[in-house]
Amino acid sequence: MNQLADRGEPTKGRSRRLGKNGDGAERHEAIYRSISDAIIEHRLKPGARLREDALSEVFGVSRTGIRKILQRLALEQLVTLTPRRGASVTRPTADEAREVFDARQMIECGLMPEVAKRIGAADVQELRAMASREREALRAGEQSTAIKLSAAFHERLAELSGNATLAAFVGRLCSRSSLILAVYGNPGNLGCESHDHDDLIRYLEAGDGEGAKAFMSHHLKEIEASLSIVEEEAEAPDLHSIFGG
Amino acid sequence: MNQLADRGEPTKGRSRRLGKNGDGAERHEAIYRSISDAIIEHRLKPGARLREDALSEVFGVSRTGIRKILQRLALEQLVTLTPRRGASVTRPTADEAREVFDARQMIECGLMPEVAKRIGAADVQELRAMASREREALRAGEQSTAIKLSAAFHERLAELSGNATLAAFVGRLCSRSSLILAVYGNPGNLGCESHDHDDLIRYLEAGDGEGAKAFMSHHLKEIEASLSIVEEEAEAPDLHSIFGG
DNA sequence: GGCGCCCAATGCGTATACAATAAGGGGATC
DNA sequence: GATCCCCTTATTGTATACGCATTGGGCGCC
Repeated sequence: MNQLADRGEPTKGRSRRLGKNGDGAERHEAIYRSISDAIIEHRLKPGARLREDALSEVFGVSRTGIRKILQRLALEQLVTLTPRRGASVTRPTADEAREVFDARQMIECGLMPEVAKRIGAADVQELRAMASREREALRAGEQSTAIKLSAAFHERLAELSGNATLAAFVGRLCSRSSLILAVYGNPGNLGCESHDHDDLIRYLEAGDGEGAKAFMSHHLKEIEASLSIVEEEAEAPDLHSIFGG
Repeated sequence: MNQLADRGEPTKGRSRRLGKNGDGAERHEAIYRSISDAIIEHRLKPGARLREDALSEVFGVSRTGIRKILQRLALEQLVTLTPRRGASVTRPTADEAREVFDARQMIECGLMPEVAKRIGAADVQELRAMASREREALRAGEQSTAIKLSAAFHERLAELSGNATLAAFVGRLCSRSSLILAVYGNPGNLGCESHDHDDLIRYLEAGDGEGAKAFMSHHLKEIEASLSIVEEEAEAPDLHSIFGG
């Protein structure tokens, strides 16, 4: 039946010739990144609903593929999947925010000595370039880009430790941090000061693992301190706790 | 269609007549646990293939649901999804094994001081019970059960820190550790000595966070030392590296 | 006039059908 | 007799169709 539709008209004018398996995986990966980036860059704000139909139409794949991607995002806690209500961008709670920063404190700081040991000249160059691009984005007022670059910087740093497992954890924590910034951040204050990352690189370049560790700890504490982490309780006022029900 | 198969065999209570959405989620969760447990208990060994058809028949749900579960397991790195070859139980590499233990070293040890601070009498009781069951299983020669209980102990311990995010990480690391034991473990040596966990509980009960941390570090090092972490290279002899091609 | 119930529509959950690919076996040829 | 190629088969990837729950609005009743 759809052999007919196959040649003439993709019906929805949706892209072309999909159904091809070969590039299906890449396509899905690209879609995943699109959505993930949009969330991290705050172009999709916490609470935003992500309807499967709409996404499938936008990206030109069927709901099946979208669902797969949405599930992956849900497992990374970037989107929340409520049983019959569909997907929406996760709105982190205050508790989660604290947990994420405690976790970053432990893992990222713990990784610094190893990074300081392993870092090479090429790595230093790369990190400097990333920090530079980040500073540029900040100066240009492109908050979205700056946020993404900052997360990428922290993630790349973790990768330099040589432990891919922990680096993956850090990556997830950074993504979630971006979400947390969107909810609890104050406008104009991005968390990561632009010079901080450069200072950090200097410690690492000098092989000063303990210095880098201490600096990272301070850096993360500053980011966390710049937030206003208070429960907003906008949509689900807990009547039980209010009236002692 | 599948009503036919319906009468024959309740198998696990009521299997079919799904399509009911309400309990679908629970059912999927149960299936997920079944497979996950089977892997952790080494009833499914690394490298074992997990065909979608077979699983869908066994559990009485369609391939759609199985795929979802398989993807979740893949994201947790318990199964490996190769593009056109389907799913199989992950066979961790030696590098991954080292990474996992390094990660556990960092996170689990780092959590001990907080756990020692927060632990209560009821928690101590619960942990002792778990350790006791574990010892029993070991004595009865039920390796599968002992492995699962040991992982559960470490995971519960992490939960007591109050940081659910890090606890989830630890849970994933423990699951992967179980896989690592299956590949690199020596028979008869289970890794976790039976008395170790009891000793650890004593440190925590006494509020000695640093002591618990040091003990945990030693404990993990012993487990890692009991393994024979060498690449096996069974199925893909790298001819290039052998012949210098 | 307000409150509660019912109906319709939207959108997710599941199953099934179809297409494509990779692997393995058999046959033919050199 | 061995090797290479093609064909068959088994298994995944994707799309679509159908069913059900939930939600929002309209209507009737109190």
